[in-house]
Amino acid sequence: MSTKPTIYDVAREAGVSTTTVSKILNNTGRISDKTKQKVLKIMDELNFQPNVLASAMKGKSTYSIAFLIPDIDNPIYAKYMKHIEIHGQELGYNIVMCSTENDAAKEARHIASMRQKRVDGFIIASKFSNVALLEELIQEGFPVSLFAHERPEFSVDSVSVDDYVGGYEATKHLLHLGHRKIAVIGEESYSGRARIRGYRQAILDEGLDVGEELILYSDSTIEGAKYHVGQLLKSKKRPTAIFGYNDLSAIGAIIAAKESGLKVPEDISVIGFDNISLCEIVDPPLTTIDMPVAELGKKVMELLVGKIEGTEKTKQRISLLPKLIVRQSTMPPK
Amino acid sequence: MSTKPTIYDVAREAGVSTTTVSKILNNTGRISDKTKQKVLKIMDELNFQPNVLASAMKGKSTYSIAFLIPDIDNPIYAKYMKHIEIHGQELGYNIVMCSTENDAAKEARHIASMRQKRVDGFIIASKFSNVALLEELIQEGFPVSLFAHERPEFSVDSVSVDDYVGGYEATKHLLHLGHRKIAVIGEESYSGRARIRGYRQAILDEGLDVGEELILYSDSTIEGAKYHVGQLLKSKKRPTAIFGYNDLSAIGAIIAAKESGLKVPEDISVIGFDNISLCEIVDPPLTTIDMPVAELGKKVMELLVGKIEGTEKTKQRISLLPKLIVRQSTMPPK
DNA sequence: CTCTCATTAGGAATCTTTTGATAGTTTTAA
DNA sequence: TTAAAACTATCAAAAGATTCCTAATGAGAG
Repeated sequence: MSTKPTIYDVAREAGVSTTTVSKILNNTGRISDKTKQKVLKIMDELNFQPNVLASAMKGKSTYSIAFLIPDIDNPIYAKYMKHIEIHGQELGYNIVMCSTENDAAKEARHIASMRQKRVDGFIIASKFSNVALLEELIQEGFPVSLFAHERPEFSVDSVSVDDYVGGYEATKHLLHLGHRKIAVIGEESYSGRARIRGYRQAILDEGLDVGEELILYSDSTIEGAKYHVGQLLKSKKRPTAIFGYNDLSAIGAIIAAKESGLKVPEDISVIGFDNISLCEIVDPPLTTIDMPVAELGKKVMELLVGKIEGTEKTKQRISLLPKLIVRQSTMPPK
Repeated sequence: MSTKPTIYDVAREAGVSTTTVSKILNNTGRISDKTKQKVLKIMDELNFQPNVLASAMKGKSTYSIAFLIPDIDNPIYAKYMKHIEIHGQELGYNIVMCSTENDAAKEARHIASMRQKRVDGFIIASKFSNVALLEELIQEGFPVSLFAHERPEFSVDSVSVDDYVGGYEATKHLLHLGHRKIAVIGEESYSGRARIRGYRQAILDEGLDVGEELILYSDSTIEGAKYHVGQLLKSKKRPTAIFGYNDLSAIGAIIAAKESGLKVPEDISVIGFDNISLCEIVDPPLTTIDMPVAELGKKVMELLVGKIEGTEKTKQRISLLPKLIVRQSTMPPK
């Protein structure tokens, strides 16, 4: 027969009831070893696969998790996606990709449609504008975990890199090389602000003053950074080093420097954040702060699946420490 | 009440049967306008959302499509993903990401698990090693479309760029600049071979001979191309131009050339294929063949959804023509 | 030899929606 | 005025699993 076998077929072939088959499937109740082996054998013979839809309707898992991401075009988001998917797979969960394009309406549509499809939980990467929606989700006890950002004002799980420490380490690296005028490109987001706080603190800890005019705000694109750094380099207050709050902005800074006739790192040092694979390709290879995406992905899946399966009860804010990767875009100032 | 309202709640509130509500939901059967308005109003009041699982159990759509992709780390695959997702969203379908890592066992696991979850169809990008599985899927009438590759031996939908023409155009560009010794880096895959066929034909059409020693095979990575091109450049038969079958291998070629002390494009021209965003960032910016990913994504979703919804009956092989994008990595030979 | 208790298996309801068959009502035609 | 046709709306079964509750079986106790 061409149609998929059901629990009924298994029951009939094995000469037992569907109840028994179901119990064996779920490892619940008391079933004698003899019956169990018999049924298991039939299942194998028929190549029986339980219908996830039917079992989900009775309140069981769909083994699907929604992953909301602002824009997969940014290589760091693709990297998130990759590791989330790999670890989801390991734990038996599929990942439904939801690209929000930084659009609150799309966020809402995705959340609604994913709830309709009864996903088991949500992972929300990097940003989320629709706070009320997030609150509602948490309120209703939905398994949710933020990824690569935090919301200190909510009691919500999150897994991210310690952005403050990352910003601190990046700046310290430049300071230790001897730089004194260090510009930073930041973004108006939780992690952007945290990285800048780290930057400030590193400078203060060195007994220096923070030059507010050296703090630039941009979006997370190469173009944005290129523009803002280009403007800065035209002015008198030229820094000897630039800290891009992500690799893309650091690369934008390199391009802007080159266009201004400056050599990197001889005339100006540049450091990034994320450690995307691009870092090794650009000229010069970019010194950066490594975001341990594989570990973050593992942690977030473990945490969320723990919540889904009920083995993990307490809310957690997990923060992994980033690591400095020195390449050739930084050197002592001349 | 905290639980989601069901069709029963709507029926009770509206004083009709669930059958009526269902028919209104699906726009089937004959329902008087009065009842319809009344029920619609109640649905709105209760904020009723039908349970997709239950409706899927009765044989309706799950509005989910599985997208199988070898490795999202390659920027071109992330780009595929992005556009597939966007167009899926427009048509009301969610995309489940399945990363196969070029592993036949993972392919099989994904297919099995996605079938269990009753996805409406499959989009398989770039490669698929498990031919028997693909055949089975097609055999059973499952909506399947290949993306960015073809399987001429099967009757299966596919949407891809015309790789042959792309290879031809890339090579023609180099020939018209005056290059006579053009190396190519290919891959053992349908599109890899097609691009090389285009390369051969362009050379033959120019009345020249193809130098078999200039045809290199590599995987689709920067490192692979770097290694093979490095070897080639050490030998006597140094080409004046290289055609990388994708941008990553072209970039590998640029790196290898630089390491061999050659300047790009002065000493050696390089052209790629795909037009990933990296092309604008590398030094020099890479001349390449643009793969119209947005259009491809649109086409494949339209085609597959047509199959799912039954409005599209005939199998199709859609091929879009690629376009040459000239940047600074190519120039006439010295 | 009978009663109780543990153990194993099954009956039937349930989850939410869809659908083929059917009943009741109204309209049209004769 | 009545039979046939056309609408509307409902009943009940079905999709494939899960689960509460009950029944049957056998072992051990008195």
